[in-house]
Amino acid sequence: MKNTNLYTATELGKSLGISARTLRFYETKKLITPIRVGNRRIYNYKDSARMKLILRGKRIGFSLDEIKEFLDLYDADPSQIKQIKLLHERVKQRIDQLAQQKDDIKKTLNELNEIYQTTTEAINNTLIK
Amino acid sequence: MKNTNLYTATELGKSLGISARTLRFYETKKLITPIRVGNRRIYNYKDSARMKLILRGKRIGFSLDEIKEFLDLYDADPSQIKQIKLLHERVKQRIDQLAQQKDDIKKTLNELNEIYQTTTEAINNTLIK
DNA sequence: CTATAAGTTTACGTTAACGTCAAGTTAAAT
DNA sequence: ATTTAACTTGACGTTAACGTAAACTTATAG
Repeated sequence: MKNTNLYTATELGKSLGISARTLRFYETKKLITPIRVGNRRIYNYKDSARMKLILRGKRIGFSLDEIKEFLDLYDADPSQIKQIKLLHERVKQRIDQLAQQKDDIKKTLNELNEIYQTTTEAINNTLIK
Repeated sequence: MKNTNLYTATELGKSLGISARTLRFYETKKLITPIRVGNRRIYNYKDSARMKLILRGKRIGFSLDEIKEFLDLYDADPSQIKQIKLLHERVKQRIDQLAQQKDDIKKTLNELNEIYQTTTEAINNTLIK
């Protein structure tokens, strides 16, 4: 370990809970661009921070393409105004989506609970007989 | 219209809000087996009822494979005991899954709302300047 | 100095539920 | 008897996010 701030793909992957393959995949998608030493990838602190942002994006349900959009703006626009506005808008959309999903789940749970009760009764009846 | 209880694939599809392709697909998956007149598919009342069951299964989030499992037991077991028990179990699992999902969504919404607020403030600040 | 662990590229595989042609057959309408 | 509308069977295409295997190259430990 020459420098704790530098990681190989496997190392960074481990520290983030993802595979090295995922890191390479994100590279082909141009989400991250680690430097090379020879042909080996070396990730630094910034790469790690960027990956954490990416994973946060995934956690809250954005696709890699959407995440790339945010990052591209972030990279291109130092003032970050455009980036923030896009993020703002997409976050709003996602909130609405999830509210809808939540509602769908609620309805589905009602339907499922009904079925569950029906089957519970049916099973009890066969036991009594 | 010789008989209102008999449908062609397109007709049944329309009445169910799905495509004829979907009906054919379900047939290859052995979920339904309409009779043939010549080589044309003809769906009767029972097929229609079965399709409604299938669509209900989909609505509450079961895969076609799971639905097939239910239907196969239903077809094989006139007493329906096994079928009901399997359904009972799977419905329970699905309920747990959805409860988990609901929780995930709640957490995600919290995170999103935080981001939303941050971006809202950032945008307001740039406007004031 | 060499065995081996680790990293690299390339490319096909996976999963679910259909969509979308293409090419041929048949039924119904004129 | 045609034209045309509907239906049929293949069979490949789609989408997302990687997994996995093969065939090499390079570092590093001993």
